[in-house]
Amino acid sequence: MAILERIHLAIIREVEAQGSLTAAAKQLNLTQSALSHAITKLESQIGVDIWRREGRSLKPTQAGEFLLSIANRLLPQLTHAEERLRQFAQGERGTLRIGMECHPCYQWLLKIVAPYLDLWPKVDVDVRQKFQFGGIGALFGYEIDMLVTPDPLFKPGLHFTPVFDYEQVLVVGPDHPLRDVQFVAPHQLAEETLITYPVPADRLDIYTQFLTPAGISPRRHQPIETTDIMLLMVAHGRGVAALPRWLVEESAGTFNIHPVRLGQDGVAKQIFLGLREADAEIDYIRAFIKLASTSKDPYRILEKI
Amino acid sequence: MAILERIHLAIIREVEAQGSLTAAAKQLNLTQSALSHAITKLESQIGVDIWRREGRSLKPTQAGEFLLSIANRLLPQLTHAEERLRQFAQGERGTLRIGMECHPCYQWLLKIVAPYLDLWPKVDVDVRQKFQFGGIGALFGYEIDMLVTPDPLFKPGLHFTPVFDYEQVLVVGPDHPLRDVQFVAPHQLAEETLITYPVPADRLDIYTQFLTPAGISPRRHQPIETTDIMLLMVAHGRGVAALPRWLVEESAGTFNIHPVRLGQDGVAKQIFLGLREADAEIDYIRAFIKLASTSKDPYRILEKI
DNA sequence: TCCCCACATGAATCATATTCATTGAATTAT
DNA sequence: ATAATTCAATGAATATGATTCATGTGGGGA
Repeated sequence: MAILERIHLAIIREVEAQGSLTAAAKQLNLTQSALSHAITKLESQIGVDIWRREGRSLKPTQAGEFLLSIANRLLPQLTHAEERLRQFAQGERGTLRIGMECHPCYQWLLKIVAPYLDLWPKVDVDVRQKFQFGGIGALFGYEIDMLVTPDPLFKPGLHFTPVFDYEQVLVVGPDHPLRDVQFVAPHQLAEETLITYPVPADRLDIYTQFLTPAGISPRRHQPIETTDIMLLMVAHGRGVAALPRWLVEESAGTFNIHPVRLGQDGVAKQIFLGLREADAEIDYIRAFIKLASTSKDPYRILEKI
Repeated sequence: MAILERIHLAIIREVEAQGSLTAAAKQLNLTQSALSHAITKLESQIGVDIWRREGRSLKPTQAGEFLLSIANRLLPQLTHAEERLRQFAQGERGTLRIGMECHPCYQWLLKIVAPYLDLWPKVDVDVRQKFQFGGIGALFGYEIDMLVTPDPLFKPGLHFTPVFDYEQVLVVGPDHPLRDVQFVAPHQLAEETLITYPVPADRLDIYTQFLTPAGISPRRHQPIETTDIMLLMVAHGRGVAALPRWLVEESAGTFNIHPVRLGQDGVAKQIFLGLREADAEIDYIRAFIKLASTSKDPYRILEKI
């Protein structure tokens, strides 16, 4: 009845990675013959070829492509399950895999994780930043257990909790004309170089909440990967950036940078912690959320003017 | 290296379903002994017990619960993969599993599926309505391939296409005082019995787009499962309901019911077809969307007043 | 054209999953 | 209480089938 076994998925995956059956066999600690037999049997049982044998090269057939996608989806979940079981055996509770969809939150996260690791010595923490299908997909796909995001999604199956509020501000260098103004208006950025993380404009609050509503675009838009380089560029007058106020104030010692309010009322932001509803009762996950929530105060909340 | 096999997951799942090892073994066409050996070996390899043996009854341990959740998640995907492979073998293309998050859309869907089945004889269609983690979760979890919903979600990994627009109207019986008014105002429903599908109020447009903004609640709220009974109740003066105008007009021959516009401008609605981005290129899926989109016209679009 | 490399194949072997037979323990009936 | 019954565990025997070894075939590069 059941014909598709783990080994088949592993073979299909490894063949794709190695490009040949022989190489895949070696990688899986099998002989070439064993692998060949296994695949032959599988192909005869399902009644379809998995690869098109074009001379010596192997191209996956439609069924092969399909199996490959299954393998890539299910095998990681199986190996992760085994890891967790091994952790259970050693008295550990598990690994909390945290996904980040908010670049500057990394600093904040570190401040939560540090005490958490002490409070929960039996729980490991892992932080990931890249997801093939976005943070939500990673949650649903069991790639991560928790998601740090400015962008909650109130849907069945998921649960989001706000964990901290902050003000998004413009960051300018020491010689910048806007350095000492009370607040900046959108049109004042029309001739600026705007430095942002390399994500689409509709995921950047400076656009969605400030520039776009006013119909303004900056003169130039410069994507930068890391926060430090971004701040360095700003400090040296190469442009302006939009970042959390607390980050700017913390970095003010290292870089010569200055925060400026965006608009008269400022841009208020909230960061959420998302998780699968099924996990909501797990003690070490609840504890993390609680810890993250009670840490609201360390950072300056946007005061209402 | 790899210890967790499909058989183990199947056993864990079946033991939960049957309540005893012996019964589970019978179900899986194994002897009790074989199953016992398999589990003993697995437990020794992972180093944790899977059940707490309290006398003769079995309670899953923490690890057991964990494995059970893995089994419930992964086994259906494996069996579905095998089904698809079998379909490949028979020259079929696959099964399009459509999820519905929109009760009255069922009628509309039938009108799309009927010609689709003729156009794509090698593709089967399956329609599902219950999802443990909501429609989005079902898409991400590969329980369905397409989602019919009024509630799109523009996130990486998913793709939503609007497929038809319609007007949501109030349905009243033949003797109802509101039967012949031009349109109804929220406060006019304050003394009514409102019949809806059994879903939370925040998922019902009559609340979110009409009653709640005006701060009105109906006198009574009556949940009903099926559209036919709902219409029957309305026709016999037991209450009013909110449904698509096209549905009301189609059913007007069978039931003595009448549509009334909700508010001066009416309540406009859109239905979306959602799918995984990874599937967006599959020909028979594209074809379905195209077919669904070109069918926009059959139903009366909400005219702007 | 020759050689090498990659895959396929059949028979032999080996591993291990499954069964059979039996025991002990827990539950139910008498 | 005690017997009968049900269920799970265990060890040895067996059978299944996965893996290896030895060998063959064919394509592509020198």
